[in-house]
Amino acid sequence: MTSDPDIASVGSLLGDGARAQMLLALLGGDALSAGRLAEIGGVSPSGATAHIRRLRDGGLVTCERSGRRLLVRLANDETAAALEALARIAPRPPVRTLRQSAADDALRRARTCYDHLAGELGVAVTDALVERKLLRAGDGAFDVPAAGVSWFGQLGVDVEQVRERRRAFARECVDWTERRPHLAGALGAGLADAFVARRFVERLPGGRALAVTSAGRRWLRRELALDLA
Amino acid sequence: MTSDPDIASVGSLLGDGARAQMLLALLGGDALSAGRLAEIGGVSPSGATAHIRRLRDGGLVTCERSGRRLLVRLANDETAAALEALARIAPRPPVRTLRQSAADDALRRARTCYDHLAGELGVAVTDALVERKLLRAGDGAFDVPAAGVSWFGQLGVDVEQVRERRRAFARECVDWTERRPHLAGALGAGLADAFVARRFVERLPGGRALAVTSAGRRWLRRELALDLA
DNA sequence: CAAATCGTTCATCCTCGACTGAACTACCCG
DNA sequence: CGGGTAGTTCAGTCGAGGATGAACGATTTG
Repeated sequence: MTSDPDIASVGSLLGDGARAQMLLALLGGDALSAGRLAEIGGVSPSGATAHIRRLRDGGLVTCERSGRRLLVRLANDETAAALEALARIAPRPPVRTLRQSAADDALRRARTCYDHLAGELGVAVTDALVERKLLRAGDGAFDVPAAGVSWFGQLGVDVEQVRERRRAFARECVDWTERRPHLAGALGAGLADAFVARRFVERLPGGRALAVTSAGRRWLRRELALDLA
Repeated sequence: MTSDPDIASVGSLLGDGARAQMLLALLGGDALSAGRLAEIGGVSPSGATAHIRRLRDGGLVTCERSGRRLLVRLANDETAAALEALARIAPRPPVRTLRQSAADDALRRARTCYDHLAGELGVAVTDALVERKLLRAGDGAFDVPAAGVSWFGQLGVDVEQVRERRRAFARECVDWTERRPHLAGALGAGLADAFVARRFVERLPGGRALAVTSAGRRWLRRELALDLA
């Protein structure tokens, strides 16, 4: 009757366990090699090739050659948003081990989502920025008032320059664990980069979880009056 | 390593063409019978039974018996949001016929999304309400100031009563065609109901597309200064 | 009660796609 | 230039799950 979007084709891409794990890993934000994705998905190199090609053809990831390596990354933040939306309604497998639940905690507290901050940290920072009127919320996107421009600038993020980029400037992304929006888009990516560059956060081994450093903790308290548990 | 949500199981549910069509139809908001879903999915009654059971087990739909009929509806608006998020990144099949493109136009202009208004109409109404400070945006949810409470009341929507309900009061839902947020949640459902009750919109045959009646057009212009194309 | 409608169960068939290993190509490095 | 690594192609196997019709159960209607 009507020409509906072809949800089934995307769904079948996500419906395979290996591909789903690959995509969740790519939600971490950085590009992963084909071999690494093979490990993550638990498949042979040849299998990984096939999966990556299907993901690429489906427009979920983009590939880039670096010498003999194939670097794969998530296509865009709409894809990331769709993954998070799906994660929100997906069944949560029971937590088994202590180590697992610790890893879960870390993930819930702070992580990267594609290329910006998410988890409690991402939501808290966004909320604080809005509260202090350094960011104006509304309409699924954010705007940056003058005070915000200088605040971001002080952190090393040139708002005007970020605004020039072709991708969405400052969109909302609804958090998978918190179910509340946080800053995404080019500005969210810039903020996350700055946090990493200044060593306010560092990546925990083996995933997209982040740890807030003590320097980060101090800075957040001083700058945004955020007291992280 | 970490206990990630089981995206693959949801994905495989959406990965089947018949189920995907059923779900898109259910995005219209009202409950559909098993037989109707069989038609929509293009499968035999027995096939529909199997599909519906899988969707129910996966938590995407809820079922309700009405005599010898089985009424199926979308489980909740998070599921609707996930479907829309997926639709946003899904490939759009090429429009073939004139009739199809007309149907597409109608869908883009105004439709129901689960149980609230979406499309240009949904976004425009939401924007107008925010602009007139009858609704306050921010943080993935909306709030209703005093002026809004009386405005909604005049329309026949009792905000305080709606607020009592267990489901989310007034969340944002990002539109699939417009890519902008519109009013969803219990309040969005109430608004849509009022629009239907007052015959401002009526459902077009065979889908979730809506037509704005001339009465609706007049009212929207008078009340919100909205001039629909 | 009989007939018709709506859905479910079951047994069976069959297709699609995921997986692998082996052979092959491309690239980096000593 | 050769050895090692990263990725790709291909052929062949295999299993999950989707499709179907026939028989049955439940419920409304005449």
